[in-house]
Amino acid sequence: MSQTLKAIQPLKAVRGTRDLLPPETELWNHIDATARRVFARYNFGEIRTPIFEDTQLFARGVGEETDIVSKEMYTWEDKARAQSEKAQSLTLRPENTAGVVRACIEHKLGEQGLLQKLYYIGPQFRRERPQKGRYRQFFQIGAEVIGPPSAGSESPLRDAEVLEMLATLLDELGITGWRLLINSVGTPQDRPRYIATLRSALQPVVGQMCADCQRRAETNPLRVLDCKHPEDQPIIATLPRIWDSLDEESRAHFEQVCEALDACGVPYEHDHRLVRGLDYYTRTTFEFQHGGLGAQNALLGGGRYDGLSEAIGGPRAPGIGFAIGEDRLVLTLQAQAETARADRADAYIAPMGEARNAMALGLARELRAAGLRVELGDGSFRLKKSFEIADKLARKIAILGEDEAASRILTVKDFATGEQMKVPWAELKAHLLPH
RNA sequence: GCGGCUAUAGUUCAGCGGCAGAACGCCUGACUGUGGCUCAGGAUGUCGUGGGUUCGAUCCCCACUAGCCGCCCCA
Repeated sequence: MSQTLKAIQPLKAVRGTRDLLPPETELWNHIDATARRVFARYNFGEIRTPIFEDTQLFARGVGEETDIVSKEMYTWEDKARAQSEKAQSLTLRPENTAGVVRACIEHKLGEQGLLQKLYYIGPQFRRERPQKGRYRQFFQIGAEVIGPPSAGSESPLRDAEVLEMLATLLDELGITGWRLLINSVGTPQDRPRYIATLRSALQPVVGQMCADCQRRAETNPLRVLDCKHPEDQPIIATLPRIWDSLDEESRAHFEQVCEALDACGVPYEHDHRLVRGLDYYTRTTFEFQHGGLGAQNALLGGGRYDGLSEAIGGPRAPGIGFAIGEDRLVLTLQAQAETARADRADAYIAPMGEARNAMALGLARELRAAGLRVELGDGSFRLKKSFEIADKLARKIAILGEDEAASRILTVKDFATGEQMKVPWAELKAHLLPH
């Protein structure tokens, strides 16, 4: 038998997915915990919806024509297992709002007449070209406020409260330099009217614009507003604004959102160009931006979706929500943290000689039971090696050699001060506590 | 999905059609139970994968894969 010379090709995480490893996972947990804490103060409860749903939910909810639905979904035909069962088209959720609204309808959550305030944390899936801050499996932290109009779900106060909560969350996470952009896209009737107005306004001037804009003017005129070419800016400034296509009610609604934000001191900018969004957005749309994320400068986005519930077969249940790109939050925080100083264990126990191993485990068990974070070495290590490892992992080293085992008085050295002392076994717990 | 750039040691990156390199990290010793600083020594590796050109390819060419940047779109 001849050996196969070619090594087996190791499998890798699939494109656009990745492993999150320590110590980065600690940051993720910190973000999750902070979000949960803040949401709890605003009386939100957690919802966990399935990671895959009937494809129809997204087709009807998010919109058949959106890029997400038309080309970015992971969809498959679930096999029928029995004669009576028919194959069903399923899709990994590309976003979570539709799932939450579906759950609200399914469990008749709105029918107690109360506002539903729900948050979620979890993976979403879109088959896009991966980039920094853009992955095929990515994580969103989101929340929705939804309910019957009688519960006040349409009130601009809800919009403002959600935005104020987000400002609080970003501040508590220590994100500095964020910008809040808000706008109103009006009712489902306003937007097509505006697009028509925009098209005719572009007609005479589009010839002087960049090649991208000439293409956009045909395919998606709203995108012209986002053009970054400096030469195009004077022209863009002259284009009609969606504000002028809004009805009186939508304008009043928006003005009340701004008023409430002013009252609580949340800074924002009314960005007339923020007209993007999924099909279900109505009235308020918003985005928190942060530099340093390249083309993916949106840290989170959201808006009002007054017609979504009805679009997927539910009762009238206006709502507002947002989704935070957790991957982007992590990138931002990592860029901000100059020295992400890995925190150390409280103690490293260095048994001297394998005969001391058993006793060392007993000591570690005792200290860990007291809540201390303990790294346990090995008796086969030379003391020098123990020191080298301990200096990387722990604040202090506790040496358990023959003398120490006999006298039950350990040698403890503090790496920060270089101070070394003898500490009786019984006093170790107190001695090793971080101060 | 389209366009561009990139892929070499654990990491960050040099390099050249003919022996595979640096820094940091790692290992050993100076120092029998004392880390950090210093000094001496040592090991790094299918040069992303597959094919082609060539006497010879890590280098040139093609394809694929992955990452990054931009487009599209979005968190």
